[in-house]
Amino acid sequence: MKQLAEILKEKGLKVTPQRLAVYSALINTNTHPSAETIYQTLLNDNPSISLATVYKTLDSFKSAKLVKELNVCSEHSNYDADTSKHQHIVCTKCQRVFDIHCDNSNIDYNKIEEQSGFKIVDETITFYGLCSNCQKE
Amino acid sequence: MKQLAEILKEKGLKVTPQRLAVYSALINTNTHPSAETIYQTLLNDNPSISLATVYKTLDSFKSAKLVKELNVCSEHSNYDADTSKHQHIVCTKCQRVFDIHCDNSNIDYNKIEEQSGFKIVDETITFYGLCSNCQKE
DNA sequence: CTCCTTATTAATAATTATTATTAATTAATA
DNA sequence: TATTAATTAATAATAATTATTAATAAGGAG
Repeated sequence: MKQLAEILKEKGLKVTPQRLAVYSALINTNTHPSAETIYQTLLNDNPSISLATVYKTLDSFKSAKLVKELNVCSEHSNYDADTSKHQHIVCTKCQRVFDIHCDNSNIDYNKIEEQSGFKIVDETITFYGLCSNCQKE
Repeated sequence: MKQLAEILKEKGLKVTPQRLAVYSALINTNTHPSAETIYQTLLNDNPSISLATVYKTLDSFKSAKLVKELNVCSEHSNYDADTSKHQHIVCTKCQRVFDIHCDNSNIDYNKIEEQSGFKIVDETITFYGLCSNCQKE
């Protein structure tokens, strides 16, 4: 748990029990939960935490580039504590979001920038389908 | 306008002025508007249309595979009347969404399915950046 | 072409996700 | 340890979307 506090400090964030709880909840799952899901998870050990605090904390983390907000479904945002470049796969039934790594080395950013006139700063690749659990039904 | 009615019929949708209006609004723009934006656009010619009707109509179109719902930002959904395979680029400032075509032929779906256990049914690739207009500021 | 059945619409209320407000509390530094 | 400023919990407020319902209109049967 010591390391987490260090990471927050390095990013200039004040260390609080709530922030440590949110960050460790994000780190200890591979399904990139929503704010509500994080909140429900934390309620066990931290019954006085507020949902608004979870949102505010996630927003702080986002500003500090400590987490990324994922727009993989229309109902809510999901959050990912792994900010390195990777992709996601989403189950259209249970809504869970998993990491994958796929080769996208042939994307020609210069060409896209030329054609669109944009200056590209980010990219997401997301696959949708049925997870192995949900296929069994 | 004749063709639009035909398209709706083919998809088993009852043809109404509201549906024709929503569909043609979607076809006559390349920025993949939100429900609210479509609603505002339609208000000119169709001052009695309801926002809830726009949502319901978009949902019918989605079920009929006539439009795709895009999850490119957390604030709202965007809608695309082009259901063929292509990609999008989103301006992080003005929030507009444009089409692009990028080569993603080296994505190995079988490999991703093997590694994840998923059965893939869809895929989105989205780039984020500043559009040429918004760069001038 | 008109009637009938049923789906669609407009108006509105309700819901869900998220953000703002504020007073009380807590973390970091002196 | 006291001070100060940021954070928190509680709650209200907002924005996007969905549900409800009574009125209306589309499309087929006669």
